[in-house]
Parts: sequence; structure tokens; C-alpha cells
Amino acid sequence: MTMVSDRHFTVGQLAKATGAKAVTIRYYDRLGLLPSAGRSASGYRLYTSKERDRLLFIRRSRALGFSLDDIRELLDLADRKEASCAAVDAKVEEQLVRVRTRLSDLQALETELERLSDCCEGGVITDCRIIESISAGGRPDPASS
Amino acid sequence: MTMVSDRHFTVGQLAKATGAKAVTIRYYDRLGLLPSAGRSASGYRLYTSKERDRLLFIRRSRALGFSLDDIRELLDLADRKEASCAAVDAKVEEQLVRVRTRLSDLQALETELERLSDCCEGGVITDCRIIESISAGGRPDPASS
DNA sequence: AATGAAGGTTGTAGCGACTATAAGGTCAAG
DNA sequence: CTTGACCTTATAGTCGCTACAACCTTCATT
Repeated sequence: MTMVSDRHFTVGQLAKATGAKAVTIRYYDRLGLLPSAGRSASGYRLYTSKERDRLLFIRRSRALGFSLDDIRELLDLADRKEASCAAVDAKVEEQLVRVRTRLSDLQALETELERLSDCCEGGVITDCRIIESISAGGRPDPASS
Repeated sequence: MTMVSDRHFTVGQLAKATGAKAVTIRYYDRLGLLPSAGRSASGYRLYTSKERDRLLFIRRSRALGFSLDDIRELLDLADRKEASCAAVDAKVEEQLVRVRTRLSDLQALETELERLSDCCEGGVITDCRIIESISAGGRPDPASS
């Protein structure tokens, strides 16, 4: 079972330990996000708990919506132990702004889709208020020609 | 000024009339979403108000978050005049579900980012609760080792 | 008539964050 | 010694555009 020392993981083992897929791990490797993996004699990647933690950090940051570029910066910051954490806070704030913008966009979308859904009266396409409404752009105006 | 009849648009004119970019229009053409554009003697695309309306429908559907594949189906439905509009309503409902799912995902993200932002106390990275929190995965537990 | 700007045409490649496929090498177990 | 699960690399596909290159056409001005 343990093809390597109990202090090392292959990609697949790291995948199981983190929830990331093996292909994704190799992808991060290629991008230099998960660097300096050792190799076994036959060329297998060998990871330690250090890389596992780094990968977990990456996955959790992704789950927070950060881009891989953002995450690269966050990782750099996390490594500069004596720097101010204001830069980290700034990145979180930025992300919060992006999320809130996206939220209000989606809320507008939800409202509009609800309106469309409500105006369906179950007839045939010719009389479909939804199609009509999308075609016309705005709220359908019952009084207009 | 009028290189073509006043009943026809070139891509650029159609772009101005609809807000879509000319490249996007050609892209839709290539995908077959905006088919059967006539051509001038020199090969310029010539559109009529029929295609303009179709393009507006596409753009408005995109603004509602529908994928181009969804839109292809919606356009097919819109053309089948005597079909039931239940299928249209179903697609709107589906989209509403997708939007609501995305909304609640984003709301969870917002909450999590707010929590992270709040726990920054302005020290150095070594003591950064944000980095710590992302590294550890969940809420940081002040009582744990 | 010539020229230059502003349009149009095609094809190709890039974005982000994966995902899929192919063609092969390695390893542990039966 | 074979099977099957794992690993390796390289390449192409996803979505909805966007950017670029290289060329052709139209229009207005000189």
C-alpha cells in the first residue's frame, strides 16, 4: 500500500487528502503554484505535508472565489512572515467588493426571471408573454400598440 | 453614407443598432445563431430588421444569464408559433434555479469574506488571522492548540 | 485619380480554470 | 506474468467572447 514513505504522497494520495483532483494538482504544478515537488526514481511526484498545506490553502482560497493570480499573491504574502497583513486584508476587501457586485447583478437577474416566470399564462408560443417580453426588452406594456 | 438600402444593415450598423460588437455578431453568425445573412456583391454581410430582432433577443437572453445553447433552444421555441409555451416557462424556471443556487453560494462567500475581513487586527503576517483562517479551513478556534 | 481613414472579410490564437483524451511507463498483488 | 490501478507527458476541448494579422471595399477629401 505505502509505495513511498509515510511522509510522502503521490498525486493521487495528495488528491484524496485535499479533495483536489490529481489533474488539477498537476495543473497547479505546471503553473508553478505548487512548486518543487520531489520526484521518485521513476519520476512520480512526491509531496510532503508542506505541499499538502499549500494545496489546501489554494483550494480554500479558490472556494472563496479568488483567482489563481490572486492566490499566487496571497501565497507570497503568507510567506513574508514579517510583512504587514494590511495587504492581505486589502485583497479580502477587494474580493468582497467583487462578490457583492456579482450578488447585486444576480439579484437583479432573479427579479427579472421571476417577473418573466409570473407572466406565463400557459397558452401557445404565439401568445407567450415571456417570448414577447424578451423580444421587447423591458416589462411588456399592456397598453402599448 | 448609405452603402446599402435603408432596409439593410452591415455588421457595424447592426452592432450600433443592438449594442452587440461586430466581432460578436460574426461569432454568432459562425455558430449559426444568426443565420442566413445575405451578402452584398463584395461579400459584406447584409442584415434586415428580422435579424436585428433576433440579435436583440439573443442579447437580452444573454443578459438574463442563458447560455448560447439555451438561447438556441429558446429561438427554436419562439419560432414554433403553435407549440405550448410550457417549454419556455420551464427554461425560465431552470435558469431561475441556477441563479438562485449561485446567489446562495455567493451569499455564503460574502459571509465568509466578511468574517475574514473582521478578524484582521492589523499586525504582521505571522499573526495574521486571515491567513491562519484560510490555512486552517474553518472558523479559527481560539481555544484549540 | 489618388490617397487615407474607416469600414468590411477571413483565419487563428488567447483568456481562466480546468477537463478530457491518448499513448505510454510503473507498481503491487494474484 | 498478467492484470489493473496508478503514474507520466503532451495535446486539445470547454464557454463566450476578444485580439490580432493580413487583406479587401467603400467613402470623403485632395
